[in-house]
Amino acid sequence: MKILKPSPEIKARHLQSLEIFSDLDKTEILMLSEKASMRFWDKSEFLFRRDEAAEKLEILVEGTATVYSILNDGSQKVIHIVSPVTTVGEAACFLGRPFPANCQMTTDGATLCIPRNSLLEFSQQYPDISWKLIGGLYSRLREFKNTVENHSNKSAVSRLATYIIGEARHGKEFILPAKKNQVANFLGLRPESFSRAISQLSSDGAVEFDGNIVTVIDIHRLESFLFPE
Amino acid sequence: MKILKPSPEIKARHLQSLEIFSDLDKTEILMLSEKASMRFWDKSEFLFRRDEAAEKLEILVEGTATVYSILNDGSQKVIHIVSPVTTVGEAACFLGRPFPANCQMTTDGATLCIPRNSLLEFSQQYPDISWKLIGGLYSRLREFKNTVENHSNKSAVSRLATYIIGEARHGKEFILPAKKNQVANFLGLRPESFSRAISQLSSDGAVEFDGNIVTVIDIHRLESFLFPE
DNA sequence: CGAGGGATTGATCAAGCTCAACGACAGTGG
DNA sequence: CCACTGTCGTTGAGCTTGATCAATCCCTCG
Repeated sequence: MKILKPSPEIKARHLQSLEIFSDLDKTEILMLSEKASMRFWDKSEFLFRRDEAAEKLEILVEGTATVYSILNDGSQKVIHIVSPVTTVGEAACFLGRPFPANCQMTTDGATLCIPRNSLLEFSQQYPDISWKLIGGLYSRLREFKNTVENHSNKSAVSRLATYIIGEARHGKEFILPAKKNQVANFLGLRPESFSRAISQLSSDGAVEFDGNIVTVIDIHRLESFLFPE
Repeated sequence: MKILKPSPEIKARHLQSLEIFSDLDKTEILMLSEKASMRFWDKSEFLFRRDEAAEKLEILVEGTATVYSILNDGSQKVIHIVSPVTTVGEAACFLGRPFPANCQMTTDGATLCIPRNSLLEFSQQYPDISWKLIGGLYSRLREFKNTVENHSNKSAVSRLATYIIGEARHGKEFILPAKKNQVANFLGLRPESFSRAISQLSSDGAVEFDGNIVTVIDIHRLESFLFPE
């Protein structure tokens, strides 16, 4: 991991695209970005580990990362697949709690890093930041709710279908945000089952898989898989 | 559902026990409780329904309720089993979003009800309330994380074991917060499988089930079920 | 007493897991 | 340039687990 200090403008552009800072105007964003350093990560480095103190806020701006826990049988469970531009572990950072899970890069990438102190200063000056934080937490909560619901959708195919529909919301095509391996884990499936679910969906003409590129061919057919039986 | 206005003192006692209002002193709590009405519910009444506007904050003070979603196949998934004294749907209420799920009483019970306006007024006067809210959301998020992890613990017995260990944290004994039916659903199990898991754990001498009363007999034996195999 | 809901038990079935083998591909080093 | 290696994805075969279906039991309550 290397730390660099590129121009504030570059950093500001990333910060601007974050919902949580959307109430700050340009000069304020620039002030904040003064405090931010940019970090470049190699694949499989840890952004943070479980139980570490959350002394800074990392904002993923390039590459992908996964957030995962280690279960009691030693296996790992992918909780979240992170794509840019997103804050990671922001709640723990604001609250000063230790991180509840691990976060590891799955590709090379880069983050913006803001020290917790600067963050708290800013949120005191701009109380709306904490409302944005609440909003963000709330969406994350709803995501988790969806995950739980999806996991209790027993059929592997329907789990995959709901996932695809969710990801493809903005367009007919998207790129799997991680190795199929990881996506399978995120969906609570073994790689083999995931693979079979894929071939079922694509042999049915609902979607097309080309490597990590997923194309929705027939949305109605895809939706029909949501109803088991 | 009946609305009553008991003495502010009675209401205040309930409000006091909520983490979210723990920064308010007695006179402030009393002011808040002036705004609160007390509602008495019959079994299976709805505290709120999915997509309803969250115009008030309900605080369960007696009885139990479940929060659940309706899945696309028509079945229901229990997201949360609520016991007193707890706020329900507080995030939606603060943010003014519609409720993301249904909440229904599973017994007769009572709630304190605070209009959204009064709540927002108070949180403006006492900004720490929003930090408490964030803290509460954060714990809920961690709960969900645990649920997701638990659901990917494939074995029914280990799922039940982790649940029991979690519930019995404060003492060797606890009461199932709902019908076994509902608890099974919450754990992502069919009632039959749940029942079999129970008999496996109790025939192994790890726990004892007497109706809805669960007693942990041998914590180590119980923990040994966490490791599949 | 009978009715109805919940819980349990038994028998069968199917979906996904496991294990194993194989193919595709990238990176490495001779 | 070509073996060698390791990772990832796919495919096949058999097995295990929980779901399903059905019957029974046990309460509570009218």
